[in-house]
Amino acid sequence: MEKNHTLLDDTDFAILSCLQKDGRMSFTEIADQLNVSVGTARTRLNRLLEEGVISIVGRVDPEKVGFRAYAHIAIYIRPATLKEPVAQEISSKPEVSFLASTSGDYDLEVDVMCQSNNHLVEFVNEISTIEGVYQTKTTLYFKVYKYAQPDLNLLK
Amino acid sequence: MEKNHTLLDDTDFAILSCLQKDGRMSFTEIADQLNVSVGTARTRLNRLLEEGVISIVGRVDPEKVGFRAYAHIAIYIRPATLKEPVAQEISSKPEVSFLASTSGDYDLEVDVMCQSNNHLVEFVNEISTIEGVYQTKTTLYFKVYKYAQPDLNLLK
DNA sequence: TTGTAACTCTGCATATTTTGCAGAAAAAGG
DNA sequence: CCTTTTTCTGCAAAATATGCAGAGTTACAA
Repeated sequence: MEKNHTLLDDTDFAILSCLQKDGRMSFTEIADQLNVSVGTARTRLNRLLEEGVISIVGRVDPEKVGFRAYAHIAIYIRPATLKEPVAQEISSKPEVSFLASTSGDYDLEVDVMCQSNNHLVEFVNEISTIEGVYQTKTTLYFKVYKYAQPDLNLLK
Repeated sequence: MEKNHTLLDDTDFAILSCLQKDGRMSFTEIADQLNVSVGTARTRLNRLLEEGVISIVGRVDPEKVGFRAYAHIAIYIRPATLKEPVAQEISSKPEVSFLASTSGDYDLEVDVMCQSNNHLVEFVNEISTIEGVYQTKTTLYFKVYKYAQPDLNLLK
């Protein structure tokens, strides 16, 4: 029998919500807030983690940790058939924090964190040598106003 | 005497690195991996959290949780003096997961998560009515290849 | 060099949390 | 109505976190 892997109930959402606020919140505290037993909180959370609905990660502040060049690179691919291999190649680079294909003018959009402008220039050069990369356009992020989790209340 | 809030040593980096892999790793396990006492691991990590060098958050998978429209909106502001108030206004919206000003053609770049294309259209309309928002350009993220933390080894 | 003040680290006892498990309750399916 | 499966609960044992006091370290000035 197939198990349902997609439907989340109110308890699940409440757990996710707790963890968005504090990823280290204990099972005990989650259980208290939701008025369920510790075992329930644990089972639910472990399932959510296992299914990849949520992942709990330490997110460093790029500035404070020493990344002085946070930038966005838009990439044109020609011929278009090379998109997948190029995406794989770029995905493997440690500087890359985000990579997606879009509906826009460019084929791939990348966010990168580099130590310095020099490092960023080197990285863009590196990208440019990948077969299929036809053109790139780099934009620096000057000031980050918000970096948050989506509000789950929007889904109710 | 001012306290140093910026310099991180190897132990700090090692702790950050552990937490990038698993945000719920216990003090005990971190201490074991670094060959320091539990107290040290705890003191260090608490300081890093307090100073905002790292924050531990549950990151939900937008798809799995019900956000079917993940998009990017580039925004032109006229007159330019309205940039700050517009940024504040946009920042307060729950759909917004990322907001930054850039060196590029547009003044602000926003990432948003919406339940549906309808919801996204409504959101863009909402943004367009803000005073100072002159033009917007929306791009859908089709496929996300990578969503990761920056590799701290780059800083060594 | 020596002394002092400010941190940081360690280890231990206590409090809290997690884990594993077995049985109760609830839901699903004949 | 009775199985079967799943989920929940509570308990005891194991693991972990916390508070604290004392031992090192470091920085700095006399």
